[in-house]
Amino acid sequence: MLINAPRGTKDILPDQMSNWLAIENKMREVCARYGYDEIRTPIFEHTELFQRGIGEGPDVVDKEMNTFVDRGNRSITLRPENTASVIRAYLQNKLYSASTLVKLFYMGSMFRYDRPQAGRLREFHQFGVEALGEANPAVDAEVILLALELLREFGLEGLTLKLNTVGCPKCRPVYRQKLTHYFSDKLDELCGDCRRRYEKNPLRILDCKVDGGKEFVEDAPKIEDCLCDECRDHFKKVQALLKAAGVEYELDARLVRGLDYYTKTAFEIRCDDLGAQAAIAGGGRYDGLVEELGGISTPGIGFALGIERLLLALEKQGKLPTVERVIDGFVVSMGADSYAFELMLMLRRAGLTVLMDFAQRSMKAQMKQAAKSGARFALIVGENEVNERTVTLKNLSTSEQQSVAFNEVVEAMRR
RNA sequence: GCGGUUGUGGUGAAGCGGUUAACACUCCGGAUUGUGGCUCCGGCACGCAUGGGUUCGAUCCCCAUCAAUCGCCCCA
Repeated sequence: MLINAPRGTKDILPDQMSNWLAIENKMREVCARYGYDEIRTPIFEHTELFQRGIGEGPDVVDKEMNTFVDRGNRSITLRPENTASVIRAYLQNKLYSASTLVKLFYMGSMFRYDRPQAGRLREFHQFGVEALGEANPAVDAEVILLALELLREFGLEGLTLKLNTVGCPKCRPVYRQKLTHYFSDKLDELCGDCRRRYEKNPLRILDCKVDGGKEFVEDAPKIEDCLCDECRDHFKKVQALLKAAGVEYELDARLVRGLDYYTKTAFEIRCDDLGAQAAIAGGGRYDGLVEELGGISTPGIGFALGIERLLLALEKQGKLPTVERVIDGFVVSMGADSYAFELMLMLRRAGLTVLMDFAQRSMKAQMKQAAKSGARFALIVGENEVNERTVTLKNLSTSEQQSVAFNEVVEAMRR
C-alpha cells in the first residue's frame, strides 16, 4: 500500500514551481518597492501565543488549530496565521529599537484543521505584510495599496476591495452592546448559527447569509453611529487617501474580520472566480495586539493573502506567471560517455545549463530528448569527435550544424 | 464540523452484471548505416480508489473507509 500525503496537504511539483517562484519573486519585488523587509518565523509556536494573540472565540483558535504536546511536555501549535508570530519576533528581538515604524513581510505555510476544498487546505501558504509602530491612517492606505498593486501586477481581474471599520476598544463595546440589545428580543427569528453568534460575536449576524437580508437585520444599529471621534476620523482619512490614489472600494458595514484582534480599519479583497473561497486577501489594523502579547502599546496593521487562492484565480483567468528557464545544451553521446562527461563539466563550470540523457539510447532517441528539453544546442559526441577532440554543435532551432574544437565550444554557444 | 456530488492507465476520458476494459494524448520502440520537431507502424491497465457484502459471476448493485470536489460554517 502506498502512503499518501495527509488530507488537505498538497505537493508542489516541479512543473508548478515556476509559477510559485514567479509569484514569490513578484511579491519580494513589490515589497522592496514599498520598503518592507522579509522575516521568517518558526512554523510552530507555543499554543498560548495564538490563544492570546488571536483570542479565544474565533474558529481559527477554537476548532482549527493543530495542537500537540511535544516531548518536553509543552503545548505546541502549528501556526494558523503569522501575525502573532511576527509580533512575537518583533518583541523578542526588539525590532522596535531600529525605528518607530517596522515594516515586515513574510510568506510560508499556515495550518488549519478544516475540511479541505479547492482554495482551502490544511496546509496552505500565505504571503503577508505587517507594519508596526505607526497609527497614521496613511499606513493603512499604504498596506491596502500594496495588496492591490501586487494583485494588479499579476493582471488579476474581477477584484473587489471591501472596506469597513470595526472600531476600537473605546467604541466597539458600545456598538456591540447596542447590537446585543437590539437582537435580544429577536432571537427566535434568527437562524441557529446566528443564535450562536449572538453569544460569541453579534457583529457576525450582520453578514449571515441566511439572516443577512432580513429587514430587521438590515435595520440593526450601524457601527458608524457608534464610532468614537478618533475612529471616525481615522476611517475618513483612510478613505480620502484611497480615493486620492484612485482606488475603488465598497464600504461594507457587514465586513467583520474573523480574528478578534482587529481594530479600526478592516478590509478584504475578493475575487469572483473563487467560489466559496472568494476572499483572496484580508487584513486590518490591530492596535491592541502588541500590548496583548506583552509589549508596550504599539499600533499595527497588516494583511495576509492566500497564495493557493491567488494561484487558482490566476489559473482560471489564464494568467499564471512563470519564470524562464533556459537550457543551453543537451549532450548526445554515441558511446562516448566519458568524453561527454568531460564536456558537460567544462560547460557547466563555464556557467552553462547542460543536460544529457543517461539511458544509453539510440542517437535518435537522444535527439528527441534534446528537442523536448528545449535546449538551444545539441552537442553531439561520438567516436569521431573523441578522436578529433571536437564537438558537433547543432543549433536546434535553425538546424545549423558545425564541428567545433572542444576548447571553443563555450564561445560558439554564446554567439 | 454539517449536507450534496464524484473516484476507470501518466493525462483526458468511453464502457457493460458475464470471453481480449474503447478512443485520444503522453510515454517507449521502430521505419537499415551517427541527427530532433512532420508522417507511418508497433507497444504500454493481470486492472477499473481501498476494504467488505450481494450474486453462479461485478469495474458496473449495496455498505464502509479514504480522497477530491460543491455548498454551509469559517477564512486566506
